[in-house]
Amino acid sequence: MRFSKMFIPTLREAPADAEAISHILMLRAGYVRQLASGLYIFLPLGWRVLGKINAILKEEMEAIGAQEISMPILHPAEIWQQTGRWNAIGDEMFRLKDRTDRDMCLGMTHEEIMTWLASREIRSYRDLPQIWYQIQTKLRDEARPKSGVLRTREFIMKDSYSFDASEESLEKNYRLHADAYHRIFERCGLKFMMVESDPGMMGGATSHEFMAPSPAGEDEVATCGSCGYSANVELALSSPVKNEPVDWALEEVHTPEKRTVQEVSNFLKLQPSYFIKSILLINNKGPVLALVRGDQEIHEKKLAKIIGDHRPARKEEVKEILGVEAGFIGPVGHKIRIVADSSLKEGMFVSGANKQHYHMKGIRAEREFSAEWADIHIAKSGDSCIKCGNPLNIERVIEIGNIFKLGTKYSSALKAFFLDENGQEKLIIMGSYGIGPARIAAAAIEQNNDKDGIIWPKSIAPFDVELLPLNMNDAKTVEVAEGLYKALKGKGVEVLMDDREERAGVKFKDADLIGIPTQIILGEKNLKEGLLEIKDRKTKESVRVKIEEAVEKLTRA
RNA sequence: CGGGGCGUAGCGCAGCCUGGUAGCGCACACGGUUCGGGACCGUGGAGUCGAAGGUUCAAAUCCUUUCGCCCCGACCA
Repeated sequence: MRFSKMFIPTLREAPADAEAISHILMLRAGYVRQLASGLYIFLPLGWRVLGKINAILKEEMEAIGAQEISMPILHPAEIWQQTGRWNAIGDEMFRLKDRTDRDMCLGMTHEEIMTWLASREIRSYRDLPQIWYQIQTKLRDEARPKSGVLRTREFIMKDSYSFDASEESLEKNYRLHADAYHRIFERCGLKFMMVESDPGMMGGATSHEFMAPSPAGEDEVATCGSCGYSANVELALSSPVKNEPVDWALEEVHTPEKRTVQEVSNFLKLQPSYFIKSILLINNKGPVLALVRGDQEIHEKKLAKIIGDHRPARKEEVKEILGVEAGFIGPVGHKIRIVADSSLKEGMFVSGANKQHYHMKGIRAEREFSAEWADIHIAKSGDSCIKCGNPLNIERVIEIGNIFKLGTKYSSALKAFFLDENGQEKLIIMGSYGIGPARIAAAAIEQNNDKDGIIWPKSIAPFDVELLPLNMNDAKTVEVAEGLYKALKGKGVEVLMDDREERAGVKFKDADLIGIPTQIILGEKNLKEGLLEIKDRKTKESVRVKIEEAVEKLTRA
């Protein structure tokens, strides 16, 4: 491709509303443009990158026997009503009516439609297993689109769905996908990890996410360097570092106007980890007192699994229910339901005395109070791994893929049955598996860039090499450039030739910005000696080679 | 949805507080010089100052409403 013929609108300055590195670089290097919040146009270079990624996705999906199909993105409401998600999902679903006033929606995912197809077409165990996949647009009215193409309202997703006759068979498809995903992300040149995740609204029991470490990510994962435990912080378990044992007599201590853990901790000169943080919550059955250690935060999702939907109690409610203002509440002497973090089981603690301006010191679990025990705190860096005890590390990550065992949630709702060997009607067992190509691209940039621009992994770069004839007014330069361009293309190398009448500096700057992994630099002086330069975008190292040897050298690597 | 910020030329910004002819840099067009890391000189084109309403002799500037975009949080198949 000739640079002069390709639309590559590079920017010297970044638009002010871009913050994430990948966003800034995609805009500056002319890969994307924003249409509106969460809506992006992929320009020629950007679209080529997505094409590269999609080609890898297709190869690896076909390799595990998945078959590509294409589903509509406009869906009738009925099917979503049958699975209950029409109501379960709120504003995130784009809804509309057709001209006959029929409710419709834009597909945010395709479990419903895939299952609908399976329910009509799959009759026998002989038809199973199946894996169907597509690379298709999804629409979600995101509450907050952000970070360029990392979180958008319209995006392309590779989504596949497995249909099996048994749990064992599902397990096999799940493994096949996990393995394929590993190969895909490896081929795309990403640093990534597979972690346990919360299936959430998807239903089903098991799910994993594929995460690319990057400060631009929205999720956090806890990983253990020694045993390999890794999980999304949404469900990661951990045990905090234990306190030095103490032996206090049970006593009330005067703590005037000291309400927060930090205030009391400073006042009594005791680490926050010696405190019990008590928070009064209200669920549909009434008040619940939740307890975590003073240095921990309550994990709302973990807690919700135990006590259901809840909200914090209002100030008046705290007084009414516990008889004391919020700063001095503690677990001792109440009859209400108490859920406590397991880390409070051992040791002695300080907590509110349920008496204005007093705290109680020397509290021991199952002596001064009893509770339902569970892990309800947010895992943090330095906590101990629950499997091996070594310290956990918490990292920010970009979610680039996920895999779910769905079970029969969708097949039962949509009556997707098959007849087994014994003529028995059974529900199809399903799995669903997603990958976001644009997120792969953004994660690749987040993980591979320098002050000059993008450094693409070879596998997903828009071109293999960029040819830089520095002076287009020099006959020799043009002749060699054209020759190389043809020769390389003839060998199947994808080459972008910067044939613009631009100064050398501009070409260098744009080449670095765009980030094609290899640059071939044609300068007059070198050409006179029969040489050219091959330069590596990542290392900035260049070697001078004979013109005749260039093609061979480039195609060998 | 809650909190914060910003809308002035394609991009980055100044001007707004204290109302009085809309500016700078880059980009763009033309001419000339230059030509291996975003050149220089000269000339030129380009703006409903996000929108609507109000105050005023006069509004980019003050007031009200509204729309859009970004960031933090909530939410997130």
